[in-house]
Amino acid sequence: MTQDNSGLVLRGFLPYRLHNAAEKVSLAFAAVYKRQEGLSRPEWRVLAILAQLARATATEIGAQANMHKTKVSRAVFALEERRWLARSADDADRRVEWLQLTRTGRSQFAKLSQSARQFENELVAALGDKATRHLLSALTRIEEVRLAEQSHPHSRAR
Amino acid sequence: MTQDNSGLVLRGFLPYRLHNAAEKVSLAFAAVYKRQEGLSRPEWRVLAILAQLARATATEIGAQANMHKTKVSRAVFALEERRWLARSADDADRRVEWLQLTRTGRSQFAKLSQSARQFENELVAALGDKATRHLLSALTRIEEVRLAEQSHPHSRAR
DNA sequence: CCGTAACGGTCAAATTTGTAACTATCAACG
DNA sequence: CGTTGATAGTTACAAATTTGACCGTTACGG
Repeated sequence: MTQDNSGLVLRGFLPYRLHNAAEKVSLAFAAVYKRQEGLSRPEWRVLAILAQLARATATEIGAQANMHKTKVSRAVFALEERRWLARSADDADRRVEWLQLTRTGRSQFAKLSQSARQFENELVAALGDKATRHLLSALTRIEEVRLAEQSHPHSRAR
Repeated sequence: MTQDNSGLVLRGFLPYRLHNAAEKVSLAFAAVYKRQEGLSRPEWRVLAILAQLARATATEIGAQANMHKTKVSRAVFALEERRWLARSADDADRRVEWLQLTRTGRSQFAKLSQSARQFENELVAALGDKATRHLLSALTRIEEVRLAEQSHPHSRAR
């Protein structure tokens, strides 16, 4: 019944280490698109998601990126000002606005994609092929896992 | 010179996937200590770091946790109010304040450690032993890696 | 149809966070 | 010693984020 070893050792705590690693990588990459185009994180996210989907609503983007809807709203506004994306109305449902990248937006994303790939390549090179494969398969597992009591702050819990 | 495949495929982009996975895990775990003790993220971080070190200055904590010094300052204040930590002066240098957990703080951390370990066990169980080992070794690699042009927003760059 | 509930989106207030200035202390050097 | 520059930490103000209410629609059961 000793209490001695009941203190968690943080250095080995998986969520802690995962968080630190992700933050390190995210910050380094954020520096890339910030320096290159002055994009904020939410703006980059919306841009990237929208580039995948070609056409989406703000709600869809929020769901994919796990971003609060007001954050999406603002990022969309910012990208619209740059003329990187445009809105259009839905014929059937007048509540929804379809978003899609403009020609400019697509070409800017393509340009950033170059840097992104370069960044990723450097990372992969540093990790090594084997570690990278293992990491990717572990990430896939995590994506699939159903964690207890998620209680998401961003998206309404249904 | 076709522009077609120059668009990054986000689903396979390592920094993106790493970030998503870490956020998913972090959020789920944050729900645990928030529900159990009403701790905020920075508070949990300071508590956990301090539990590792037994005694530390605010600056040290900030460096370890990669937290801005004002964030640390506030979290320390909050934990002090709970009587989970106490300050004491340094004899030699009167600028520094040593922080350490009180008896209460230690026992609260021990209690939270239980939940933390349980959470981690569930995660590891879901991932499987092999994937977990691989993940840990990949994380070690990332921790060691030197990423180009870090440009940290939190800590002064030396 | 009509009333109620739900949805997409925006806006404003409240909370959280970062920036920069400030206090107090110390260290180095002439 | 006195001046200059650095360090530890807090605080005031500004920027970003979240929360909650809101408007205009649409869906649907009575």
